[in-house]
Amino acid sequence: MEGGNPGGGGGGNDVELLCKTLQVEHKLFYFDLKENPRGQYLKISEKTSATRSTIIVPASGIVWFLDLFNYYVSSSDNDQQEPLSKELQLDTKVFYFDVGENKRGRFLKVSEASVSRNRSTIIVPAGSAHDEGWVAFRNILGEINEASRLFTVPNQQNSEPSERLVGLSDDVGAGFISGHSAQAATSSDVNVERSVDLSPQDETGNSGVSKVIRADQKRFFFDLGSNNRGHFLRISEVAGSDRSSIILPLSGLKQFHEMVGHFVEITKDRIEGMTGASVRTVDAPQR
DNA sequence: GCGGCGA
Repeated sequence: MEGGNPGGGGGGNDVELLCKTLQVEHKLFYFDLKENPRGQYLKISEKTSATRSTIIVPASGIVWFLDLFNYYVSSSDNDQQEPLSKELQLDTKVFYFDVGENKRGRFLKVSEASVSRNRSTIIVPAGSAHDEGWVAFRNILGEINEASRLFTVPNQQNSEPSERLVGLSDDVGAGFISGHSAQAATSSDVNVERSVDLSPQDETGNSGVSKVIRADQKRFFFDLGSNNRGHFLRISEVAGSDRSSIILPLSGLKQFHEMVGHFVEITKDRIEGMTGASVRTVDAPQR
């Protein structure tokens, strides 16, 4: 669990992908990016000495939260008109965003209404100057949004294997494990198109061992590396002089393995009898 | 060292 209680196995088998905390005035906000078989979600808790309240944001909504916080930050720069209240519907939940003000200052109230649970609310102080509370909150949402994409298995939609930029469509969330197996992997191509900035320029201590596999016309390199943020496995698809990579923190490697195993399992009728790709060990590539 | 929310 978050908040300095590492020993307690504390409820739920959901995997914690990322935890962050933010202090605004005397409140402490906990951000927990978690995952279970239904997908990723972000748990945001507000804790004061006396109370704690929590909202649960589906992973597909993180980017909308980011947008909304950007809206409230910038809307108070040009204080011509009052910032509007907003609603955000995600799955079966509705989130309400309202700005309020009292003698303590301005605040943003975010409340979650769902059919099953009681309404729960967190209140984010704007902070004293330049809405720095909202800005800090926004920045963390941005980091978590990036991390969430990093942890997301690349979507196996069967569109052109060309330059498909992953934009704001984050519908890869719940249900992709059980649901779409019928149309998944109708091609033996693997599309690797996401390059995540983990600043691999800083990487040190390349293990010196790289592996490469060949599938159809493509080559995929597997390189262990590390930088100031930890160890990772870089998987690169190399074609000509182009290389695109995904950077997989080692914390995600086991899940990655299980996920690949899952897709091997559900496609084994198709891949049975295919000759396996050859695997070689090569020298570590020069960056 | 706070306080908003809603009961």
